[in-house]
Amino acid sequence: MAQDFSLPSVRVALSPRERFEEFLQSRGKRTTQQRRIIVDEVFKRHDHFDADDLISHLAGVSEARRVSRPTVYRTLSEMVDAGLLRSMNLGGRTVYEHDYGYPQHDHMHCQKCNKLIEFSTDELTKIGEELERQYQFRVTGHRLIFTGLCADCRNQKRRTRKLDLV
Amino acid sequence: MAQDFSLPSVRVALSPRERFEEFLQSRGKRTTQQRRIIVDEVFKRHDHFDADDLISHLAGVSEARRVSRPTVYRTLSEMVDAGLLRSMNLGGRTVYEHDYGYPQHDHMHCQKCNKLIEFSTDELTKIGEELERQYQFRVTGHRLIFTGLCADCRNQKRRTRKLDLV
DNA sequence: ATTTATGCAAATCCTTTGCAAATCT
DNA sequence: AGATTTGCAAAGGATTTGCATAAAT
Repeated sequence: MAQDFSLPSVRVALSPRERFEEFLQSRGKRTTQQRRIIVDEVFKRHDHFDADDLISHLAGVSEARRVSRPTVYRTLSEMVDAGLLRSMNLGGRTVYEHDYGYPQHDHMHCQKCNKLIEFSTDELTKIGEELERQYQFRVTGHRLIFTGLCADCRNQKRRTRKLDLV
Repeated sequence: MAQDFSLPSVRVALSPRERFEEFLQSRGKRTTQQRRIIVDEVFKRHDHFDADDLISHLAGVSEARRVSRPTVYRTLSEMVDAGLLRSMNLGGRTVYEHDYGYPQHDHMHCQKCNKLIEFSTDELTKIGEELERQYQFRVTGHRLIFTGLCADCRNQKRRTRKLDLV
């Protein structure tokens, strides 16, 4: 086979859990049962979730000792600080998604079914650079969400009487 | 003079207050003292504000009869429905800005001083169209915020010891 | 042995609601 | 008059905090 063109290996060298433990150490924080459980569970699937989703999920994880609500909140923040998660605010609640080892992307948010769909574009980088030039604004990140109706919901709508638009 | 090439006159024909009253009527709602006061005060200056900002501002407006907190919240929602205001969520609180008669734009948010700076680009429209094509996602709007440091804060930072970065 | 984390309960923050009294049309 | 609004107080929902106890280094 061809040469190893793997991506910069730093990026995925450590598992999320290892990366988190490294972060914790660097801050003099401790590696606890519950922090371990949370990182592991969060990185088992690539979903968008909020604190409550995670809490009810953990309730179903038998080998997991009871993890309290405050601890979930506290750990989620730490994971954001650690660069493992990104958070965004959707209608009052904070929604999280993987950041570590996951490519930069933006979202479409379906207002009907509440689904979040990811997409990518490099336009945003260009716009950001332009802003740095024009406004001397140091861009550290961005959040872009298109709102509207996803393909599924558009179809459902079409099948429905027009009356409920009001 | 040349022919009347004015923009669609609907757009700025009515003052915010008139536009709001029109909206209220169309919904069988009433034009009350407090709704009048709120529209007027909100459209006196072009600022970004949240419910609390407005409430404390109103407290200083003598000719304004006392307007209660719930009424402010209720009216702000109505103004969003009426297309007079846009709302966005910034760190847990809802921030409002003029929408009616105001050009489409996006924001930079300084994480240090919390300032919101507006900018415009037509790239977003293009991206939106591309999404409709590729994902059959019906775009009804978007929210784009670049986060980072504004020019002012970058300067301050430079003048400060590095220690407070922690 | 120390120090940091956890869980509990209670507190906070922002926003919304129920309802009787006040205000519009 | 008759309906919608208001203000008040209280409720709500998400997230955070104080503190004694449990767990990590």
